[in-house]
Amino acid sequence: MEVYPKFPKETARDYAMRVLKGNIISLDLKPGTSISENELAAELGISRTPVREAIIELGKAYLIEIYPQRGSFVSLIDPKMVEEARFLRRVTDTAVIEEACDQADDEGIALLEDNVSLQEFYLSKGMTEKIFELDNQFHKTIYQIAKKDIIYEIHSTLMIHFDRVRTLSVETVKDFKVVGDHRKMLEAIKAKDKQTAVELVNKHLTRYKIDEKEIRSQRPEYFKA
Amino acid sequence: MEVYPKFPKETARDYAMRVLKGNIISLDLKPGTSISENELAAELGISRTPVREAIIELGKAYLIEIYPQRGSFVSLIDPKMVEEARFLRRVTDTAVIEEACDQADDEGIALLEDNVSLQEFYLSKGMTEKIFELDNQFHKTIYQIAKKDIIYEIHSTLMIHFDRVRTLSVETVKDFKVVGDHRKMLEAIKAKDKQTAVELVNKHLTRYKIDEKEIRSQRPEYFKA
DNA sequence: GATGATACACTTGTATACTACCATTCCTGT
DNA sequence: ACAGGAATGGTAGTATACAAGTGTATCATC
Repeated sequence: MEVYPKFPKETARDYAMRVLKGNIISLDLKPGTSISENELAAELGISRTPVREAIIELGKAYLIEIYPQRGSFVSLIDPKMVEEARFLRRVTDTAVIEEACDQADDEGIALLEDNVSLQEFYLSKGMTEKIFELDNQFHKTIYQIAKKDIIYEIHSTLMIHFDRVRTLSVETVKDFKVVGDHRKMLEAIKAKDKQTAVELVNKHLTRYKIDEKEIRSQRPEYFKA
Repeated sequence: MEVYPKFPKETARDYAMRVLKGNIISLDLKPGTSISENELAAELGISRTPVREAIIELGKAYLIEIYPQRGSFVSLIDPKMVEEARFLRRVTDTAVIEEACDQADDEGIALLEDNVSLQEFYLSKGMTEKIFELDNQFHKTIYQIAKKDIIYEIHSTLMIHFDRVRTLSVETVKDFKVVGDHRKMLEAIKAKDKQTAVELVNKHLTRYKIDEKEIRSQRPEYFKA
């Protein structure tokens, strides 16, 4: 597991949360790995209490399975969880992008424009590892434009189920398509073209479904059933 | 605040969570009330740790506002939160009921049938206070039929923002309409009539919007802005 | 050797002690 | 009378200690 440095004024709980989330998404903490509260506390140089609070929160999102008096484990990739996350994301993303078409102002569009331009830049330079974070930020900005930022936040932890599958998908070809999708979405929002925007979101999210089967055959030990 | 008895094998954390949620929904804990970790721990006969864990979880859902080193308070009813909750519920409920139309089997329909029959019974007897819980159970069952029970669970805490407004709405006339809506939804699911089902969900949820203005004028001290 | 009991090391759940910080109050000096 | 500051009480954040339970490994017994 990779231990990031702790920010000065960051609470120990937020710190533990940040490290755990990051390592679960990056798969440095592989599905099935055991997580010891004591051990993690020692590694991070904090006490059990904040570590425990972080683990509980991730347990609520089914990212860590907590068995009392036995141990806690990074959850295996559960197709049902991935499917629910994908379903939820498709449903809310489409509804939110419609709202964004109505409510987008110059400031919001400028934020999206900057983001997509950066994605295109990194893509042209072959620095595809930078795109993951920009991808998330792009969608977050759309939620903010639609004044639905709480919903984004509530869903973000659940979407880690989805993000793990994304991390495993190594096809760089896809980055090209993803960035292209984002550009088209931005243009649809500019034009307030709801119908096109919704179609783009749906197409965008189906890209990942195909990969899942490939990944599953390559890494069956990461999957639940 | 009303202190329920603790179940035998229930963990202290789950117990604290149950009591807090219940009292926030019922408004026995009024918006703006201060919550002391020490005081609550003493009232429930448990220690600060599990109480604290429950408060943190409700803080994540913006139902309790935590100001470090100052205190924690039951959040005021925030129209933005209520709106986001309503939006999320409308969007997911419509998508889920479509799935339910596809996937409903005899067993699921029987569960819904029993539930609605009970609602109609309590309504005819004027026992409208029983309908609140059945209402929630009805929608939960639809999510289960659509195999989206995790989504229901993830959203349930956020929906308390919505539930508080429901608790304040005293118009019993509405119960009549709500139960009627449920009956019609059930029939639509039986007939696999997605379009009608979606229309019903949308109409169903707009009922609450009207009340909010009335309640706000009657209880301005409960509202945020 | 196979089997069962028991001690042990480990886990999470809970309780308690301590720390840093904030807001108020009340006392002191001007 | 008023302003400033120290003392005080209370809060959430963190650390540590203890309790209750689980799985394993060891050892005695058959």
